[in-house]
Amino acid sequence: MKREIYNELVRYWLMKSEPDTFSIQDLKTRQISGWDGVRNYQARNHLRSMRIGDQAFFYHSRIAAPAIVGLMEVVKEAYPDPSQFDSKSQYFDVKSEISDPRWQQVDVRFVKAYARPVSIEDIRREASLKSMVLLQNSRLSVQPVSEVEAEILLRKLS
DNA sequence: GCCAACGTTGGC
DNA sequence: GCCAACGTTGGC
Repeated sequence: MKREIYNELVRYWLMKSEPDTFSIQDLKTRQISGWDGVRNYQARNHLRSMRIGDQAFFYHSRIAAPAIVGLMEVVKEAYPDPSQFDSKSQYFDVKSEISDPRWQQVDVRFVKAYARPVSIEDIRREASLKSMVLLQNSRLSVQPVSEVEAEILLRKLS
């Protein structure tokens, strides 16, 4: 797949967070936050592909009923994640050089928190969403969502 | 809290 | 460069 074309098409993403660490309510309070701590190359590459204005679903993971709970918007494109250089951070990476940072983050802005989240169980039940990366590659914390999938999700969430 | 699935590391 | 061992993620 050609990267440029792929980037043109992908306007929706899904980003996971454990609510105990960072929740949709935390984002609502802060309004704008860096999405730090991503330490997986595939996820990082997705962060690098994000463009200002892209929309991202906020997903709460590792809870009893994992679900899409909100929507956010990319307001700053990828830049080095400072936590990789912070030896006191849980995200510290001793192998990352300041001159050649390994990990990146984007800034996101709160758009909305949904009164009725769409759970992974809901998604699994929906045949038209069966090819979502969420179901195919459950460990990827930053993932693309197709336009068709996004439209279906947005309809369910409204 | 368990454990399957997956990613990374490092010895050879 | 293979692959066993290990570590992490995340649904259940």
